[in-house]
Amino acid sequence: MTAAKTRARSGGRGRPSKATGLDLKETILDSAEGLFARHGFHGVTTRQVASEAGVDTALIHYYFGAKRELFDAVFLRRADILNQARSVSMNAYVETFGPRMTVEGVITAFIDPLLRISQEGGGGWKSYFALVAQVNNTPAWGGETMARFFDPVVHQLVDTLKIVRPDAEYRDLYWCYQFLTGSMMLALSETGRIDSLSEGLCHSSDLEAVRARLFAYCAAGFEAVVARSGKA
Amino acid sequence: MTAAKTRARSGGRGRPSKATGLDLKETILDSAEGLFARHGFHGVTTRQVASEAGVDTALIHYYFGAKRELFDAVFLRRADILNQARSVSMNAYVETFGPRMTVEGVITAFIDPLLRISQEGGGGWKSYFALVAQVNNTPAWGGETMARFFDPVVHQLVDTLKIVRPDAEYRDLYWCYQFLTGSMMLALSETGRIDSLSEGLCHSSDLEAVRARLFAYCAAGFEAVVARSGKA
DNA sequence: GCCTTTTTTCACCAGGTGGTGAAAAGCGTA
DNA sequence: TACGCTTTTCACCACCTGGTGAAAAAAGGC
Repeated sequence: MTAAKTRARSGGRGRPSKATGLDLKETILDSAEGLFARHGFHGVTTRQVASEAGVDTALIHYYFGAKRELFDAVFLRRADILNQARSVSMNAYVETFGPRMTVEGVITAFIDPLLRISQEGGGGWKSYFALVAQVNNTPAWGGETMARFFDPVVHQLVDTLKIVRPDAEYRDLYWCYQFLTGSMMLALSETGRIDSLSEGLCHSSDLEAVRARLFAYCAAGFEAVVARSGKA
Repeated sequence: MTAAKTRARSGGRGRPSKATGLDLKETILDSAEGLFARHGFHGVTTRQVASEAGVDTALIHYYFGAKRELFDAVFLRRADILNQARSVSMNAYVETFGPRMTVEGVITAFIDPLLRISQEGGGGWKSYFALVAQVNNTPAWGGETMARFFDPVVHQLVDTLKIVRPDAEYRDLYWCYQFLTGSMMLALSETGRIDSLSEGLCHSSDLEAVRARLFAYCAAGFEAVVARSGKA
């Protein structure tokens, strides 16, 4: 705990490039990220993380404290980048299209940053998305964790959708988001199930195929729910 | 807790009718199911299962062997019932409506049995669905497990949809199923996230609200994907 | 009653768990 | 060089893990 507090050390100095200090911290986070994504929080031991990072077990506690704090550090590292990318994307869409916004446009602005990052951001991001998908489906502490990190940008999505369809009820918007996030996270986590299910016809790593379908799918579903609610 | 209470009732001081043999086996499965659903495979110890079932640890190994075999037994117990219910539902729909089938009708026949079972089938089913949702999002061995237990009925869905929309490409059908199952499992697992996200406006336990929206949502999404593919 | 089989308990193991404290190794600065 | 600070290693702990073998208790057939 005292060790964890020292993480806010003077970080401005220019250092020679050796695998030490902050570099090692990132290495630990990378290993933890991959392992947590594959096996879940309880399926990974600090010793496994240390071993894969090429580091002593005690060093993990020195940098991060308890195991759960390490997990949170993994989760937090990319959450900010993610939230900012989505927020920027949605704001840009709103400013560019103004009154000509569409439901599919808003949803695209919300989802596409994640697809782009997963495709271009390096291998760590794929692990990260698999991790988030798992947390998203964990009843015990998943909901709370997701809320803590991702609620604001979701509210931004819902509010923007409300602008596009002012007659839509918030209840419907929230349920549609629930459906959307289930599809989106499963697609991003690339579990490989669609590969065997489709007998090689589809590949879960083919995010271009996801892009070509998911936006239209969610948008049409959203419109249908709103229309049905307005009619009933 | 519940299990221990039941056992105390049937095994009271003077009563010869005690929960034994197969009853006890079911009790263990119930406890394991709830715990696995909440904390995942690695988040549960055999001792926790034994404790909640009011049973000695060794008895679990006596009945089920290794921990993983216990998990598979939990998974298998309800899978058959589930698959049969869905298969019957879809066959009935096909026979009743014949050429007048709709996409929304097929999807309803596929999903609604799960909603009904979750609503009417007792508390164990909710745990079970949470468990399946978690496995569905587990990269390491989730895809394989899901395929082993649930692939046939999914192929039945896809084939039936192909009858309704003969021009649809299988690629699209499989991707739409992927989206559908992500939404469906998240809704069925009742993580409670929508409750806090919507600030009390929605409740994840409100499966009637899911029923009123999910079928239309998925059907419209499906139609949009098929239409777009046919146009391009 | 007795004897056999199944079910349940108990004691226990070998190895692994998260975590700690102190010593050691770097390393910039004087 | 020596000093002070951070980073890394090492030995270690108390407890828990999945799992086992044998004894004890029921259950059942005769």
